[in-house]
Amino acid sequence: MQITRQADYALRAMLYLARLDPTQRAATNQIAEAQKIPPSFLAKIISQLSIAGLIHTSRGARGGVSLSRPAGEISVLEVVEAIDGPIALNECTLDKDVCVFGEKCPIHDVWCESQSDLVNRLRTTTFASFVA
Amino acid sequence: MQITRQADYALRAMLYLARLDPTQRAATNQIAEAQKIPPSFLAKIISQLSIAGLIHTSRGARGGVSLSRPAGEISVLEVVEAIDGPIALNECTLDKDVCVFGEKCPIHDVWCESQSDLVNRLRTTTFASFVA
DNA sequence: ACTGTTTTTACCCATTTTGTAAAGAGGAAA
DNA sequence: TTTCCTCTTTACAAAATGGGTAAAAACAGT
Repeated sequence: MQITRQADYALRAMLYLARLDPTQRAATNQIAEAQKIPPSFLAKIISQLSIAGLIHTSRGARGGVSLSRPAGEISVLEVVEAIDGPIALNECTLDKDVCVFGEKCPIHDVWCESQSDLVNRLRTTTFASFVA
Repeated sequence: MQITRQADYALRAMLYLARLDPTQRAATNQIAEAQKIPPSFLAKIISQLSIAGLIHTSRGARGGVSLSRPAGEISVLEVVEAIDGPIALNECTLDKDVCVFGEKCPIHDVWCESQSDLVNRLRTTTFASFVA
């Protein structure tokens, strides 16, 4: 029922970057130390965030990582889903066909509505609100 | 990020019982067949629900399982937590001490509020609403 | 006693999660 | 061009979780 540690690490890394001057880059190891994340573990997470298009990376001396968009245009949802995949509170909320009872299941709706609320909140929460 | 299959099975079993005449008992195997749950797996779940005080069980011939309270007094939350333990969207929502940043983490609040909403919804949803 | 039921126990196996370590690839600067 | 410095990729592994099976044991009614 929890997001993974990886997703939490990703959020913390993004938070670190959001608080930086937008023109600045940070090395992965620098983030790892500041946020107490296992460096080698964070490296893989950074890679995923890069693939998802949430950050820009540049290699070599003076290289590093930075947000690919303004903090106000990056939501918590995007980061979590980039790492953990789509948010689902129950199996049936992603794929209705899985449920034996199809449309007739009254419990289904509870999960759908709860999930919808959760997702909406995460989607409307951007990293801009964390900087201030 | 999902409830476990076990919790889902527990909900379906409770739903089955809620739809029964309150004086009636159902055998575990009967529930298992109706709700397409592996019988031996359901047995363990039923046992947990009994320990949690959500159902009454009686052994022996003509024995079976029934709700220990009116359906209107049993919430979805109770059932889920009886099986999966306390609902937590992130590690830090249960135990603040886990977080390296303590109170200063802005992301913490997002999870706490989301979780609070979710828990409230599940707490106020009872099985009575499923019977009708 | 017998039968039907819950209860408990002991496994098993696949997947996911959380990491570690090291080799590789690619820029920047000297 | 050489040498750092950084991300990237790959391989591995230990531990936890999830989902399930099977069978013996305990118990209650007929």
